[in-house]
Amino acid sequence: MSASNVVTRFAPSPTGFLHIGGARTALFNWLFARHYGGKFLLRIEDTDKARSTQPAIDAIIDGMSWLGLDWDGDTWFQSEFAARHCEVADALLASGHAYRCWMSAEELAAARAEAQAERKPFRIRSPWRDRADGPADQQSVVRLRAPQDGETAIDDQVQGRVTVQNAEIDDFVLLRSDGSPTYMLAVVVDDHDMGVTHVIRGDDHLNNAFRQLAIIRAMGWPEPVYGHVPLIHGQDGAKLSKRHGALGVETYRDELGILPEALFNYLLRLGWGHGDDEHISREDAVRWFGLDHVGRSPSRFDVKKLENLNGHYLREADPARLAALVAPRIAGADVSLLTRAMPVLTPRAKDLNELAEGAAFLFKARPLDMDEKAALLLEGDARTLIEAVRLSLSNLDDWTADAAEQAVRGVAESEGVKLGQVAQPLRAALTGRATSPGIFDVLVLLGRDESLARLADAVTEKDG
RNA sequence: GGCCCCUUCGUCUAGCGGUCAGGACGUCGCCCUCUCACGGCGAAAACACGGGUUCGAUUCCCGUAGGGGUCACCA
Repeated sequence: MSASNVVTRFAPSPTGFLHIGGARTALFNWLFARHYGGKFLLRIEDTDKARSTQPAIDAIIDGMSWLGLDWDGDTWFQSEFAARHCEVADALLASGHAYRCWMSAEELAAARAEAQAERKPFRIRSPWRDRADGPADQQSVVRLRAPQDGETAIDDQVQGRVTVQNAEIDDFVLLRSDGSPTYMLAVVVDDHDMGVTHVIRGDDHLNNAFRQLAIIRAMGWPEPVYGHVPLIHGQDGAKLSKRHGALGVETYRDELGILPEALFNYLLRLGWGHGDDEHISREDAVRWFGLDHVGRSPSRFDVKKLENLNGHYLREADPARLAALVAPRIAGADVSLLTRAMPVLTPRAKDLNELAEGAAFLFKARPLDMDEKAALLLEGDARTLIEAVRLSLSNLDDWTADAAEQAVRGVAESEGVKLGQVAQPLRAALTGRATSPGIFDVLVLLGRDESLARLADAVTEKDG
């Protein structure tokens, strides 16, 4: 294919949020276009006015921006082209590729019921296909006069060659009785008018491709290349539901604390592979992506792997950026202190929430409240050790991790105990918890005054 | 039910006639170690089944089973 004129598009209907499946479809279209140096367009399919909402449109645009999926030109809105869709329907009518049908809903329902009763597949057979003498004054729909003989094959870039008997395709509706265009017509017209060369979408549209192709051929338009990507399923193999991942991408961002590069990488590797590569940068993704390596079977959504990937990117991320993202999740957080703490915080977190949890001790007010395990660590002769450490630390000239380590180790030695026996109570006194970053790092982050004060708190609490 | 598609460790995948079937997540063990992580090392773990084709099938073909998608005046 000639590289420069590739045009792909993402065409979501704004009836819900940008869920994980839609995000991946957008991603694949974006990657394909960028890989070939072509264009990636965004079209909002808002023809169903009753179900389309502005918040949904915002969520889609917001989600794509967050993932870094930039599209070329303005955003297209399908509803703006209804007149154009009708125009094409008229052309089809004029050329004999479409016809008016006066079948009523009741007639259709009866035919359907009959087919059901005979356990035969239902195909619409409109009596008006071969008649032109309908009651012109009554409402009618416009149907495509679809080919009835032979077969149609699509060389799908993902699914391979798929063949369907034309008899399977019935005379579907182009224009409803109120004159509005159906999705089937609108997609074809818009894709053509937008110059879309490659239609990459979920394989739930594979069957539609044959219907759409019938319109395209009737109009004599160039046929796009198709690539139908398998859907994403939940952990149990069933269709993705709210329970396991069919959430809006903003939920991953806001509630689960996922980084965009992590979701990008995860979605990319879901259904696509490049040798043994797991951590793939955006640049490499663009460089390597192609439809030929997209798998043909549905893949299951695995939160664990997403979390693992997120942890990886958390450790790679710029501390200041993370601090800014985490600060709103902690009461009284200080961004500059958070930034300094990041290097020792990120190895212990898989998402922004865990990062916030791990950083919380930095901003707690004295006297610290101890959690259960921390309280346990302060029992016995722990307070004696803490006091020894406090004294030793208070004599320190420079407040560095190395100096602190020397002091603490010195206490452990003179008290004849292992470092752990000192470090654990120290941790409890300093953080109120039984787990935290390395204790010397904690000392440095907290600073001399705060550290000594917290230690003093822990010691005096014994008496009180 | 008709039509279409799919099937490699639990999961995501590599493989494109001859491999000890590779990697990653997860799981388990060990190491590191002041806790928890990170990191390192190692282990268990897969070609759905049955026929062909072939000197040789995970790989090609046909069935079976299982899974998925789709059958609107919704998109």
